[in-house]
Amino acid sequence: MSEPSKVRVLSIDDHPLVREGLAALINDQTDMRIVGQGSTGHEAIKLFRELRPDVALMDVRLPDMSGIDAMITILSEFPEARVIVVTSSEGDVEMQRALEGGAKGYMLKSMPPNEVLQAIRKVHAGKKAIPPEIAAHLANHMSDETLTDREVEILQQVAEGNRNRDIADRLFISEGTVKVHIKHIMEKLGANDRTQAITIAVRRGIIRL
Amino acid sequence: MSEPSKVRVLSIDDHPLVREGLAALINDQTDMRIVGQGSTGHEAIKLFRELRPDVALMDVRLPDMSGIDAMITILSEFPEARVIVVTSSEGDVEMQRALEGGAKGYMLKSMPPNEVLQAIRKVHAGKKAIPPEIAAHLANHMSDETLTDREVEILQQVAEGNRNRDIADRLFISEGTVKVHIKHIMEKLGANDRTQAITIAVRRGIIRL
DNA sequence: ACGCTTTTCAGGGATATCGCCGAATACTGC
DNA sequence: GCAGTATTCGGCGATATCCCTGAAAAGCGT
Repeated sequence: MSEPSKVRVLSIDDHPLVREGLAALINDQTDMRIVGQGSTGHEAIKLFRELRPDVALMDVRLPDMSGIDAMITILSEFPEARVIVVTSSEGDVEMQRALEGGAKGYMLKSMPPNEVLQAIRKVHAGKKAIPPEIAAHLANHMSDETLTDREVEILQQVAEGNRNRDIADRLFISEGTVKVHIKHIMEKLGANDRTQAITIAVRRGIIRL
Repeated sequence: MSEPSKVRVLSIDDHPLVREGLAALINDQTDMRIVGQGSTGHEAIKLFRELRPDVALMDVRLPDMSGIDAMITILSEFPEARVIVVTSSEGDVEMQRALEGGAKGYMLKSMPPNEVLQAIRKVHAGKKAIPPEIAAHLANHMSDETLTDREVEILQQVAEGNRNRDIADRLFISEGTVKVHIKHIMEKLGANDRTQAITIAVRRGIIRL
């Protein structure tokens, strides 16, 4: 026990190359090491239970579920878990959900390696690691203009090219109601028409194509 | 010279973690090694001239230009260059452009490491490395339904939420012309309306939001 | 020079969307 | 209970879009 115990890191990402990169980077450090890797949300939960890592790096996009949902599940079981959410460069909504869901850090895959390592060290030390540009983005763009579940549902239908009449039929509501929802959606997003609503929603990460 | 010369690989990707992963993976092999890394298209071209690698791994999304355009520039100077285009999971158009542009291989970041290595070896041996699912996708979905430059331009305007009238003004054409273009676009993409046209175009990688 | 594609333009009818009005039900939080 | 929000519904007028027809100029390859 004379050796200083290293920070035990769990890495979840569906891209093997990213996992390799993270593993190589982290295992090169004297103060941390990778104790487990996975590529799905269910693996993440299973591995967390088994390994109880000090820090978990969680990709947002996983084959079976959102990494954020996996994180929330883990946090409900281990409220002390320190999770850093990793993303390629998605929209604002992901950040908000991640932070509201209890992420201790938010990290971009385009960040230089030393910043990645610093983020891990900060989070392990009990601090939060949010890149300043992300924090600023959140403060500005995100207020209370979040869409309701129903509105997102409608928006998704719109993106699929359905007419209001068709959307009404599919969701078992009247066409008038669909109109009202779309009106609200456009107001909240600041869109001129339904087409721009889709564009803005995709950019913000509200819907995925 | 008794030692077998290793395959010299150049890796271009704007995500340091992916580069790290690739580097770690490749340098672990006995028959290949990383001779250079870069994160932009211009770096790619510069490094290729200097290093003349046996195989170049080129990410499609780079900060300054498309990796495919960087590849085309390189090929115009070194027609024998063997370039493998690497992507996260983009649309069909990227593949088509990559292969038409002279890529010797196409690779997904989600592929397992051994397949990545196999692809590099195949391409170095002068063969092509196209994942079967990609090849199948190309054969089906892609025939001659490519949009013209003008049509893509119009489509981009549509995505921004501009009305036909506004698009006409911006591009200095009549509204009737805009209509015709949009009609053609929807025909080619098989879309019911302009909104779905956006959705399909983004999925296929024709436009980017 | 001929054919093909692209791009340009126009008019009109059917349909869809946008914007605005008002209104009822239901659930959440205080 | 009561305020606030979400969801539901209807109608109507102005405008936009979709779809059709027909046409013509410019560029490209053969």
